[in-house]
Amino acid sequence: MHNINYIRSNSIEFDNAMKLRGESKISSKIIEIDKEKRETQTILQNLLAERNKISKKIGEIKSKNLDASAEMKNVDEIKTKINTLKELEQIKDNELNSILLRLPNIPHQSVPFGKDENDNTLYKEWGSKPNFNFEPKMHYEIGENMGLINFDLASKLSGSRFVVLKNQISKLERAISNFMLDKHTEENGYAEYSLPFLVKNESLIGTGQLPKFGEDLFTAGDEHWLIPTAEVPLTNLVRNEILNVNQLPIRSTSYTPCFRSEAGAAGKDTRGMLRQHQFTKVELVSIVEPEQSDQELERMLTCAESILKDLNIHYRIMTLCSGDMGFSASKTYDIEVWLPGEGKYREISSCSNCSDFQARRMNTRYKSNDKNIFVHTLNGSGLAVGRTLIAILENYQMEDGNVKIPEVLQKYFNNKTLL
RNA sequence: GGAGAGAUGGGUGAGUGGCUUAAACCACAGGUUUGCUAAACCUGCGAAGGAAGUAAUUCCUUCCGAGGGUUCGAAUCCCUCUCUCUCCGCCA
Repeated sequence: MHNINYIRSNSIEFDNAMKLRGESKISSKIIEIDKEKRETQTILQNLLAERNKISKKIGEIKSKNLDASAEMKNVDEIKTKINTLKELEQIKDNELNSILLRLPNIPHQSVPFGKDENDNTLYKEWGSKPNFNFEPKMHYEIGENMGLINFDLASKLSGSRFVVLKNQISKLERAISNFMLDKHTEENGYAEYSLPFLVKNESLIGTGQLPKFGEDLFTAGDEHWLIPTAEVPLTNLVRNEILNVNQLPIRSTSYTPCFRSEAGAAGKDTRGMLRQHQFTKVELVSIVEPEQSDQELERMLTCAESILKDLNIHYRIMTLCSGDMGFSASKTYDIEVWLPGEGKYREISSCSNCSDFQARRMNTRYKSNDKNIFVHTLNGSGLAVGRTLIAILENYQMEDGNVKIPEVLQKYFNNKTLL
């Protein structure tokens, strides 16, 4: 959500920022509606003040047992006007909100301009592509050959874009999530949460999925949605709060399933478990003071990276261009992991600084020197567990079809070294 | 799922139609006093928005869980909903 005062006094900059994100010029319309709303408000408030005065007078007259019928008639006329103006104000307010709630965040000045993923720029790289003295397989070939990844069974249960994991690979998923949570809670300073996987509208409006992107989500009944990421419940923990400055920064993490209908992605990555309706993820969320959010994004990125470093898997980090960023983000880094079987880099984490965009939607502020200031929110995957599993299978595969267990995960397997 | 009781500022909590401009206490901030700490005393202290002004500031409106309604006037009365607590039932 955008600051209407900012739009009012920086309309050109605002239009330029929206243009970077593929939106059309809209500030003049916003300003016009806002002006009409405020004019309505002023008249309305004057009438309310008048009504209050007369009502008070009526009280005084009546307490003396005198006749107040003239005043009552007067107030009756004012009331009619008040009702009309109230409706008008409501209409203008709704109009304004429905526009503002659908406009994406303003890109950070360091974000490269671009249209789509081809314009993302390389930020940094770690490690190097591993060499195989055989033809490395895709993750699903490895898993299916072992009899531990099964898409047919999943489709019997639930249709396409689901997977059934078994025995050692199922256990690998569990080990990965434990490893990530242990790392983030014990070394990276995040507090662990277990959270609801069903949330209501307000939460999704808070983080920006609604009202615009409902078709990417699954619903559960009339009042709940399945979370597309733990970002939603983790960030909304502070919805409608005025925090104390000494509570900040808040760093929290949670391991949850994520549900995405991915309506727009039909036909993309249909093979394997790369793009599923349901997957698990360890999410990182930070709530910080505005001045801290730039450096907090770097910190968060480092925390996400630390997982891949410990797993010793090659990756690169891309700075997303203005046209490829998510709705709520002002700046996003994608960590892309190297998948030898596929021969491609694939997104395994996305770390975003949402500046005060979500905070305005959620109404989350902190008190500093007696002023209430909107916090900045950040979120990042730390990491997507399913895709980490894919990366391990493909990077740790052996010629005989088995897979080595990364050293840091061996303790979750009674120190075994092979799956 | 059934029956009952609740929801008031950062916290506790008073307020059952106009005397509330939401009391009081606690917490918090500033000050006074005392040799320091502590204590005592004084002062200040919710949020959102609008109007005027260069500004400090002043005036006004709204908000007592949410949304409707009654009334000249609602924290207070009525309706709907949400949540919390207690008891019962069911259940992992």
